[in-house]
Order: sequence, then structure tokens, then C-alpha cells
Amino acid sequence: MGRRKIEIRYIEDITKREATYSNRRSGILKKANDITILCNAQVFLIMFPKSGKIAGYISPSTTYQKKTKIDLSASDQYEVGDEDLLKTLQNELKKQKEINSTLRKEIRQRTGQEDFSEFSYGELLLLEEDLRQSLEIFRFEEAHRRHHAKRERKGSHLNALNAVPSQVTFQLQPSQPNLSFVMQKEENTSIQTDCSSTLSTK
Amino acid sequence: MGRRKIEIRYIEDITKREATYSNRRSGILKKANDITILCNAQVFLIMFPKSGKIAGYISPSTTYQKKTKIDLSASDQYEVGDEDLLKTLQNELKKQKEINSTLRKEIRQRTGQEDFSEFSYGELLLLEEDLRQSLEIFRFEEAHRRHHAKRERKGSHLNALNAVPSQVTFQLQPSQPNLSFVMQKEENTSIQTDCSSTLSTK
DNA sequence: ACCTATTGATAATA
DNA sequence: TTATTATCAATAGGT
Repeated sequence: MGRRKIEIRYIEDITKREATYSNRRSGILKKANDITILCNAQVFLIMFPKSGKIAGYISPSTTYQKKTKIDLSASDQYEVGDEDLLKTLQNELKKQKEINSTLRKEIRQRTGQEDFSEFSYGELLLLEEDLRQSLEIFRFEEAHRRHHAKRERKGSHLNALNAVPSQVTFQLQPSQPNLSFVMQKEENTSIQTDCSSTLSTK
Repeated sequence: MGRRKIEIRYIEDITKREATYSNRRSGILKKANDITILCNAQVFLIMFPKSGKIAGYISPSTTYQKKTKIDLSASDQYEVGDEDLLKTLQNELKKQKEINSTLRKEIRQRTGQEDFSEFSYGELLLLEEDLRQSLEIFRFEEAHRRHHAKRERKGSHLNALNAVPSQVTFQLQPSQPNLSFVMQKEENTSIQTDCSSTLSTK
């Protein structure tokens, strides 16, 4: 796909390597978005280059509308005395507030798909949470399958998922068996955890 | 990229949609592998189509040798004397995290793209761990399925894949779509797609 | 970053 | 699903 054909092997020259990474990163992100739209797939992608920008893609939630805005202007100042622990917590809180500020700013500024201002820290917390939750689903799915064995009629299988624990709701396609899902927490903080993964094939 | 140009919009026809998903999934997986090799990037990718195989890719881990599990919610687990203040802070922190989550979802909803430029090392490790664990789950699924396999449907491609080291194809409940997972290694590369590996433990 | 000549991905078809 | 192949899209090398 270029002026010349290149072998798929590590690019020694850092300049070329980073240029290639930049180009291909864009390409993969585009394709992740394409397949999300074309096939209604939930995609989760993260790329960590040895040098260059880390980039990722997560399919936009389709149930966003259900989310209820929460008060973004929360939080007052707390004054504490001496405890190191308290200081630790205060620092953590402060950090979180800064993250909030950054995120809000980001939302305001963002128009199209460009411009990646700083996020940091809290980002991963959320990402990590999403992943953990998705794993819970898989695990549940797994456990369920083992218990209900062999071939089960789609209906029961899917319905059983809805009986899952706590604040999580699974929504599965009635006619089209699948593993796509939506997770929602309490109404006011509905969260969708869409993760998808990709693997190579040829 | 085909006989005709197509718009990037949801494909209504399920047959076409699944064909497209299949094709593009392969393409993305290949690119994930390509960029991994070309740029020495660590890539994590998971795709959940509404119908079709779930697929994922994780770059062979070559440099994340030592992995230290970090408790991201450590600050929430401290135990202290009494402190209503402490609880207040903890609650506040929790609230802030929820706000972060909401903000992130909003950004995600708008662009689907994220910036991960300031992740801490430990956070990255956590991410990797989660992804690898999810892959392990699928592996287990597959092992379980095979063990109790009655009759395998025509699995020409499956058999072909299984014949190659590092290539694994998971296909669960043949008559009930989904939960299948495909892992495949590029034939022309000597990269090890060993996702079973182990993570961590400090 | 931006250009394009080329290669690579893939939509339609069988 | 796999194979084929006409086309379109991604991108390697260069500016």
C-alpha cells in the first residue's frame, strides 16, 4: 500500500518507524470505527508503541441517551488536620478533581475527532473498570454455560444472564445470539461497558 | 476497497454484514499484528460484533517482564480510627471517580477515540492483565468445548488453524452464534502469539 | 503535515 | 466459509 512494498518486520530506523506507526495507527483507528458502524460491533483497542503516542479506540456507546447527567459541579473543599492518610486521600481527591476539570475542558473543546488534549490518570481507572466489568460478564457467561451444559435453547440461556448479580444489566439480542452487551449501573450513572477485541486472522 | 465503494453505515442485510465483519475482522487483526511487528508496539484489541465471532488480538509480550499488581482502589480501603472526615473524603473521591467516568463516557460517545498518553506503568500492566485474562477465559472455553465436543461441524478452517502453532480458533456452540474467538498468527512472521502467559504477580 | 504511486484490503461473486 | 478478482482505500517514500 505504498510506493514500495515493505516486509513486515521491525523497522530499525526510528524516523521511519514512527512515521509508519503514525500512518498505520490512523488506519487502524479508522478501521475500528468503520467496523463499529458497518457491523454494529463494539470495539476496544489500545496501542502502545515503544516510541510514539499511545492511542486507543472504544466504540461509542449506543445507549448513551439513557444516561442521566450527574452534577458536574460537585465537590467542595475539605480541610483536614494532620493524618497522612487523610493527606493521601486529599491528594487523590484533588487529583480526581483536576481530572474532572481536564475532562470537562476536553469535552468543550472537542468538535471532530482530532485534538487529544490531556487526560491522564483517571482515564485508565475508567478503562480498567470497563475491562474488569467485561471480564465479569465473560466469567459469568462461562460459569453459566458449564452449569447449564450442552445445547440449550437460546431463550433460556440468554434470560439466565439477566438474572445476574447486582447493578448490572445485560441486554442481548433476542434473535441474534451474541455476546454483545450493555452494562448499566444505577440509573443516574448508567455506564456502558463496551469492549471488543480483535485478533488476527488472515 | 472492493468491487464497489460502500458507505460507512450500518449494513442492514445480515448476510452482507457478517461477510463484511468477517473480512474486516481479518483485516484489522492483520494490521494489529503488522503494527506490532513493524513498530514494536503492544496492541490490545477486542471486537464484539452483534453477530459473528468475537475476536481479539494481543501482541506477544516481550518487554513487560515484571508485572506488579497495583491496587487502584487502595485509597478506598484504608482503615482508620474513626474519622467521619475520612469517610467523607472517601465518598467524595468515589463520587469524583464516578464523575470522571461519566465525563469519559461522554467523550467516548462523541468521538470513540481516546488518548492514553499519561498512563502509569502499573496501570498499563493492569490493562494488559485484564486483557490477557479475558483471552484465557476464551481459551478455557475452547478447551471445555472440545473436551465435550460431540461432533464438530465442518471445521476446515478451524482444523487448518489448529494445525499451526500459536494459532487458535475458538468456536463455541456452533448452532448458537457467538462466543467464538479466533487467534491467529501471521504465517510469515516468527512472532509468538502466546497469550496464555502469565501475568503477574509481583 | 501533505502528496501520490503503489500495494494492500475488500465487496461482490461463485 | 473459502477463493477469486475488480476496485477502492491505505500507505511508503518523498516534499
